Amino acid sequence: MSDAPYLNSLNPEQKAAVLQTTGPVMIIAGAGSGKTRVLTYRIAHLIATGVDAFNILSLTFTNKAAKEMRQRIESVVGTEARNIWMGTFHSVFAKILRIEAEKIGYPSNFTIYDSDDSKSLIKSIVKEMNLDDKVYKPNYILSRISNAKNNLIQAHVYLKQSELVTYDETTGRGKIHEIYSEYAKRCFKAGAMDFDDLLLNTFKLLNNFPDVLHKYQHKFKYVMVDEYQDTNHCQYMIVKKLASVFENICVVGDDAQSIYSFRGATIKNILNFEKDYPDLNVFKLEQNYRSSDTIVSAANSVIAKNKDQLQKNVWTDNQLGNKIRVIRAVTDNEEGRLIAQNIFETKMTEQKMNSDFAILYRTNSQSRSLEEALRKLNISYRIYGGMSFYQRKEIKDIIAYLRIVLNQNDEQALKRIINYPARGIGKTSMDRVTVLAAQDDKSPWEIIANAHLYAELKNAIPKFRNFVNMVQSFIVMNQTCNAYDIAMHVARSTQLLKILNEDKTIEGISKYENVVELLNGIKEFVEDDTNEVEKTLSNYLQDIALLTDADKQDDHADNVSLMTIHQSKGLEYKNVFVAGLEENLFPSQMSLGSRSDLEEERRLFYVAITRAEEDLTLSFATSRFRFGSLLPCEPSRFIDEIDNNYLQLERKSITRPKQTIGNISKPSSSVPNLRKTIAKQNPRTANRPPALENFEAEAMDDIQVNMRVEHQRFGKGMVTKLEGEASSMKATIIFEEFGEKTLVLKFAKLRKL
DNA sequence: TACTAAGCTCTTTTT
DNA sequence: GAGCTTAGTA
Repeated sequence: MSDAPYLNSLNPEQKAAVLQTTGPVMIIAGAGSGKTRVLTYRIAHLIATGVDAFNILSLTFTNKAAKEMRQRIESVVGTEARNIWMGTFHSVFAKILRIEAEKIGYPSNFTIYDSDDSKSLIKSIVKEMNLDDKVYKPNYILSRISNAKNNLIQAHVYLKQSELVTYDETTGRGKIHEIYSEYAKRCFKAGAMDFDDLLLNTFKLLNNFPDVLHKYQHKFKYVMVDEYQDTNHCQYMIVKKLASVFENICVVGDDAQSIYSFRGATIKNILNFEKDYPDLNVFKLEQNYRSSDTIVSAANSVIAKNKDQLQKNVWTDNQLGNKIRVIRAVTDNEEGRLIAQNIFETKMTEQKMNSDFAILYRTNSQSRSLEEALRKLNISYRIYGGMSFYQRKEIKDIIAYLRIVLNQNDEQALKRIINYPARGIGKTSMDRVTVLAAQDDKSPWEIIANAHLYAELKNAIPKFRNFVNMVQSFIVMNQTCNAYDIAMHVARSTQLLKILNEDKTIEGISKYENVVELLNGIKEFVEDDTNEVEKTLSNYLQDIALLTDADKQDDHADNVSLMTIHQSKGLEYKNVFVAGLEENLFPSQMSLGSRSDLEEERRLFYVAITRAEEDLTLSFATSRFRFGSLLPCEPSRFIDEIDNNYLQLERKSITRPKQTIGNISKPSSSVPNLRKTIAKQNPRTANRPPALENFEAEAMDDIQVNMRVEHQRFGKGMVTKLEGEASSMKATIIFEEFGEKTLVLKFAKLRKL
């Protein structure tokens, strides 16, 4: 009997993994070993051999990955593939929760809070509890809460976990459990779930409602999880529950690429999988089809430094290829320039497309200098991540209105728009509303909708009434309109469009364009007839709540890709640049505390270099403009960890240079407003150096200065003595006399010119 | 209450 | 650099 044609393209290990369709299966898939292929064909094979697509659940890492996989499966087995439940944990569980919401006391159109919403809620709770927001920082609190949720610890349980509470007390944050309780209560009252709630509530649902569990256990006869090394405890428990009847569970992952512990992922899930399923079938995919031998070997030499890992041997048949290049630059801007130049030249000499190149970095903020350099050489690029479209203020404002139309109890959306555009409802009134809401155990909306019942609010009654009436008119309209009509109506009748359109500053124009783009997006959603989804506002908001930048449609333009290493997971490019290989940046200074954190950074580095197929370039700068000042940098230890045989540059040339560059500070916020500042001197700042005369930044653009700091002091004094040669920073340098022969140097960024 | 400039603080990664 | 708070003015 001959195999189905799709099986012929697989190697023996891959094929074995595809054919083992029943029972517990773990596929350890090294970098570039054709994991997606296996997963795709495995599902296709299930369907081809008679399994109903409705019975398959496939959890992937991004929605985009799910979409692509679905298309590939469709090309093998046809439209049946559309019925597979496939998506990220968050999106699949959100779908389940919408169906079952009432069981756990939520409305089915619950709002999904993004992390901005969560942080801002935490912030107001901290304030209401009169706690010090320097101690109770929203980011920190949120990560504590998130961690707890990911470990299935609900607020009332947190309180009883002495370890947690004691830990909080020793760090001086003994009230965290109270904040957690209040946060959970407020989310619930707002009909809102944060990202972690999508997981936690799914667990609760399955755990507390046997009928629901039974339903989904029997629906999902086959469960598949991709990137299993990046699942957290909660996800693990859910998957385990769902698969416990049929035990047809297949997880795919690579412990060497586990890079999400900061959001609760635990490598234990993959290391201990065998214990959960004694009759487990393990398949190892070790042949790398992606990268040159040099890159594979270099990657192996790096990852070998980690202790926590499963035994495997990634190898390749591919050619030896070029050595790994190391670029050393003086500043981040020079680094960008060298990389851009390199891309430019390689494109010429090797006939490559922009899309053959990717520049990867550790933090989103690194993209700026790279972008500028690419722009100068007219190389088109695309940035993934960073400030995403949906996080922009103008977009969030519109979305907040739309959220309120569906769910008036949505506290965060309400606070955002109640006085935007200004309708005379100020801080004082809203503070009172918050207090009343807490007293009466109501949502803020319920208070303002009944403002006449509260004497404290009498001055604001007419204003509240107007607002409530407006929202109610939207609600009525929404019952008969599609998403686009209501969104357009909201944007117009709130004057938001008009206000933005009247703002003719560069930022204003771009904001207006963004809102128009959003409205067009909604229009597209409404006009899209490739699916049967009803074109309601509710469905639209559900659609976008869990979209990420990685999910965005490829625009098929020929672009160089810029993204963080985290985002690059699963992708591959012919030429990869890893920028910013500096100690404290990569590895991040926050992960130097423990061995396991440092090992995760090393895995991250491993992920970065294994994205490359042909050429890999590592770069670092000896000084970098960060947080408004120029900071000295040392090359990353990871460069040293690569076996010297694979590096093009000799080790001695990357040894640490004597640092002569120190912090160079500019007076904060003086630069963008420089011209305005000159006009009037504020008495409070009169004892500071006078503002600078008008200057021509553009004219000085090409100045190259290297500098040496001899003495400096910051803060109010701002006395800095610098001298020397120039660096290639795109900065304007202005000399100014102040007091006794003190030289003050200021940098101005040229972005706005 | 609304607006502005000045000044301070925090800088990781993402669903 | 960005986002936020504060202080001062309108």
